[in-house]
Amino acid sequence: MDAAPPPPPRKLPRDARRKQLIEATIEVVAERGYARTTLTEVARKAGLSHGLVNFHFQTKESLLTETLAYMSEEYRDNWGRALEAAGPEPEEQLDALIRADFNPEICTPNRLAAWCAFWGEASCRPLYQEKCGSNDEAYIALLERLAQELAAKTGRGGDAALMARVIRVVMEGVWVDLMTQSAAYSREEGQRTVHCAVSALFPQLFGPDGLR
Amino acid sequence: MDAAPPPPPRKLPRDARRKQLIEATIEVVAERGYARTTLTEVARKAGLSHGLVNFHFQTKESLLTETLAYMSEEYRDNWGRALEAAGPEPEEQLDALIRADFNPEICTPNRLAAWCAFWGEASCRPLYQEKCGSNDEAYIALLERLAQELAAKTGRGGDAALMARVIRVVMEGVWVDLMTQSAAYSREEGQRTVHCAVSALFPQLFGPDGLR
Amino acid sequence: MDAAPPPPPRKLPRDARRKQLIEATIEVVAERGYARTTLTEVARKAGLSHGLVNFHFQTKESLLTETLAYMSEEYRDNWGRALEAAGPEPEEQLDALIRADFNPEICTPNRLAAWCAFWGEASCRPLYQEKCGSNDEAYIALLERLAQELAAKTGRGGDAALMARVIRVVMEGVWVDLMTQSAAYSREEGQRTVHCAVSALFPQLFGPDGLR
Amino acid sequence: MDAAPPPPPRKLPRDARRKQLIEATIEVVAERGYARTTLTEVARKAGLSHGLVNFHFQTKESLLTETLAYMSEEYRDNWGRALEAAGPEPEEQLDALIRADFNPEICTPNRLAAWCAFWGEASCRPLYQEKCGSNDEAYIALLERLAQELAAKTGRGGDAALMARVIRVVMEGVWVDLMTQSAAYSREEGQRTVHCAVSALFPQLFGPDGLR
DNA sequence: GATGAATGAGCCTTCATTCAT
DNA sequence: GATGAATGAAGGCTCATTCAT
Repeated sequence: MDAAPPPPPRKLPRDARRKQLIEATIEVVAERGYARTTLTEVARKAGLSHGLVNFHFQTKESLLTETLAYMSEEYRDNWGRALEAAGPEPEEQLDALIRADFNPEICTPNRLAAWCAFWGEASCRPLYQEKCGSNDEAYIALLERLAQELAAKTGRGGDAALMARVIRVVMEGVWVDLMTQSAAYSREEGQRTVHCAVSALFPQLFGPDGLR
Repeated sequence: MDAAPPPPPRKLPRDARRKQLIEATIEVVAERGYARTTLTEVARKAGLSHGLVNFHFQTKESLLTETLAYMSEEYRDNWGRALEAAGPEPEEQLDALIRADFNPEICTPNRLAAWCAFWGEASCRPLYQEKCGSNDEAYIALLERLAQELAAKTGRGGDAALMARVIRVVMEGVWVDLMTQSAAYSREEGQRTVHCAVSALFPQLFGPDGLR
Repeated sequence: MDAAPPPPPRKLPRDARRKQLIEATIEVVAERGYARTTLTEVARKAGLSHGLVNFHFQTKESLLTETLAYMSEEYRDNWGRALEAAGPEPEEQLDALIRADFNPEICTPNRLAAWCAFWGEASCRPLYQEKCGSNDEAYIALLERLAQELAAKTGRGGDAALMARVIRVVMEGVWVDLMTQSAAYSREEGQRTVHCAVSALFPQLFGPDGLR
Repeated sequence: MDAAPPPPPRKLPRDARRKQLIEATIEVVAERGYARTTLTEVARKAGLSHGLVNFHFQTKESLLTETLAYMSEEYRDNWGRALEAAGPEPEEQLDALIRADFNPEICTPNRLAAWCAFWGEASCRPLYQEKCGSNDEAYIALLERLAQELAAKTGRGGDAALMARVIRVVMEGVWVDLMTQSAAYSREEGQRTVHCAVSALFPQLFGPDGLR
């Protein structure tokens, strides 16, 4: 018996379709909000048929869950890569994290709006914990380590956990501002705002434009 | 035999019922999220009939709109009163604002969750602007004025608008942390976090426990 | 025991209220159609409170029933009076009926629209029969008698019932045309249309402007 | 054991389902009247689910609109075909129109009742104009042309527009009579009634049984 | 794999009716 | 008599999910 020629790869189109649908979901959630996101609209945005969404993701909840996980991974990959590329000093690493946070590929209006939508929706929170909790914890732990090292290095006292938290919520808050149409300031000014906070905490190492 | 306690009055003046329904709405939005908030649930929470909600608020959207406006007014009144009670110095006023933000009557889990829910829902944002925009602007303008005065007073340079923004987003971010079950830290630690940021910005005037 | 002084008449205000509500009902039905007629709207139109409608008419159906009966009586009274005032000859009586039908007090846009609304609504038809059937039958019988006499008088053959029906449906049809905004012609032209039909049936007695 | 008859196909092409639902709508409107027509009842009558109605027609109003348009087209097609099949003389054409109007397929109790229901409902009138206005105008223009030609041919004076209107309202009025259960006379007698009117207008060309 | 018709649960809204004041 | 708040049933509409083709 002749060996049949290898069938065309099945897994690739499958994953491509899933990614296509997830990207469409991000757009729809960003545009219409969580409450008004429907599978029909997602399918329309992706240019696919309604039934296909349920074929690839069995339920709506599953689609949203996987979208959230996708964004969380993407976010973690982003700061992970930035960290690897950065120098060994804590101030270099913190600077890399901040710049990564404002990476134009991640810090997109749609991405930001989608984050906020998932975040505001109470029913997503347990889900969020499950899917993204570990990523978040890793990020927080990293920030705390860096804050600790920076505090030690600059001889400055204070609670490193609090400082780490200040840095984190400033970054988050600027994100949210950027997403709100009204608070209209640029991504650059957002970054300067984070630098303002960091330079207040570690004035020897950071200035208004970042790493000294 | 004890007489049963008098049942709640069947008829209530218009404003009392409206307030009752708004409070129920805040609870439901906090518990179930925006997307899963239904009029039936609001009515059930208030112990009233479904139809009454539409009698007092003509539509669901109107109910949510008025709930948002109610919370916005409540918030503004809170910091407005705190400001009036504070001393004339800018550091006293900033300190009063921070303490007001953590007022246990306002900084309630339900209130925080409801804020986040309204905030995350894209369709609420134009509404939010309309109802709360001016209150928010007043708050931001106030913070900027205080930052300016504090910077001048401490001889510290830097952009006052950025410092004001840092203070604001730290307060907002801590609020959001407090609402998330996971990030579990206390309101006191939240307040310390804000003090950490403020003392970094104006170390002569603020310490880790607030006003020096 | 002293006889109490006669109480202020109770029945008069009662009937006045009922008439007021019925007139409001006619207006609302005419303006919004049968399907969209609500008690709230009737009350509003009458300038009275919602609850009062149900006080005077126990149910909505009762209000509509009585409105229909009121209009039917009014209509019958109108042609009845016209008939009494007319001369003894059948052509005089038919002429009087036609003119009565276009009496500006009866042939009002609101009245016409309300008639059509009641009429088109299937659920009103049994009711209509019960309340107005006898009035209608009397009218039909009268027209048939007149047609018979006119046919005899002019020596013209033909079925008097058919002729009576032609006259009736022409009057009804013109009414309906007058109510439809589109078919816009004047009440005078409507009357000429009826005269056109009658003069075709009885040319010796009627001309294009009515009785010769 | 006999095989059960094949169940109706679960899936039907779009147009077939739409027509099926429109026919069900006509029946329900005829039976229950406009005000009491519900989508649930329409679905039940068609043997389909409630949601399907909204799938094919987005709103209730759209369903009713399309039903009206369907009936209007059907009516126009009916007299249009009759006219094409008729001879060239105006009396032949008018006779064909009259007979077409009493075509048993069109002059159905359900169809008549549905016409009346749509017609009586004020809110349908703008809709009616939009959907059927041009058909109606074409019909009126045709009747006026025929009346003109017939008047010229018979040397009879008089306003052709009035005569055309008499003919039209007699046909309409007989229709309405036929729909009312009470006025119970047969379709044949209805047709004779129209002939009575036409023969009065044009006695040389029409007799009590139609075209001489 | 892919499509889109079909289903049915659940929600918002309207509104006739009741009833305390 | 009069008012208007309160109730609850019923209808239109949306949408996740299923399924025949």
